[in-house]
Amino acid sequence: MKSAYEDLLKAHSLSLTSVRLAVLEALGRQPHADAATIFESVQSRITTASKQAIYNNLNTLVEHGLIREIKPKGQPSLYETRIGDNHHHIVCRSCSHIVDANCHGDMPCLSPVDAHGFSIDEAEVIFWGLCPSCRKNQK
Amino acid sequence: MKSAYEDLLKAHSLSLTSVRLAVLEALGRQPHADAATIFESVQSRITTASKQAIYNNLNTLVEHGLIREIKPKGQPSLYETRIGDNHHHIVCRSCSHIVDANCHGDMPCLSPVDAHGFSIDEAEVIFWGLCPSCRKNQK
DNA sequence: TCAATATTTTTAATTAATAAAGGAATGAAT
DNA sequence: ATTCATTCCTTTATTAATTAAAAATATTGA
Repeated sequence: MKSAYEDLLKAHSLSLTSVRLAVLEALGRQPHADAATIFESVQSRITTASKQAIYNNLNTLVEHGLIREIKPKGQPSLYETRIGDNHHHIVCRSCSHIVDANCHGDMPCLSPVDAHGFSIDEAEVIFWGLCPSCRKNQK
Repeated sequence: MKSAYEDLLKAHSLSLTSVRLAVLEALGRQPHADAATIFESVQSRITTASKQAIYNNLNTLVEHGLIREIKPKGQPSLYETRIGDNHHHIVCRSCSHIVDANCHGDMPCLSPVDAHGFSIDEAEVIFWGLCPSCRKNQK
């Protein structure tokens, strides 16, 4: 049983280590996980794994474009393997639960009215609101 | 000389303290400032002011909707007095310089394709790119 | 002015993330 | 398969941003 992530790493010329693979697999199972959560997941399989290795790998994977980092206010950085499709996020103000949100087909968000001379390469959108269960609890 | 911020605070039933006023004034002069910068500004006028009071006030003002907090990846929280107009931000990947960006008139960003049952009240957009001067230096 | 409440200062603690150094694993070339 | 250079991992230490707690002070409304 050979992980598809092995090929992904090779395709990006990244060396193949057990911790790195485990990070990718953990993220695949748990989208929008933070470093601490990934650390637990990885550690349950590789008991000697260190938190520093998790941070190192997350940063490396972000730099090489294999994963994406999002950082909503009030939360540590979260990571996901789903990338390159201009999808966005909806975050619950109450419980911090996150779901993916597809943007409108023509990607209107990708251009501001005036770019002020910046060359823009990404538009990051976070929708803030209340998730279904927190809406119920509020009433 | 009576500050317009005094009326603003009263209008929100917030008590009027010298530090709180100084925080608002500092933010008015320096949009997109972080807590440390605001602390310096305030301290230059009120030498006894503490950093904790800055944090307390920033949080209070955010909670009451007098100021807005933004938190781009890799930077501490930034604050601004310009609120309620659905404006967004352009952040330079290289030097972290920030400018305001108006969204398109019809606010297309305010609704995702599928809200997943969330009640959404805000769409926060950050455009990432390179500012004019960092573009020059790169060539 | 007085009491109740909210704020400020001070000190301490927490959380997230990074840094540095030596040992270990990986990958390329023999 | 062996070696070498490089990269990675573990460990330990450190930084930065923010929050917490408690006593002292200031503000507000009566």
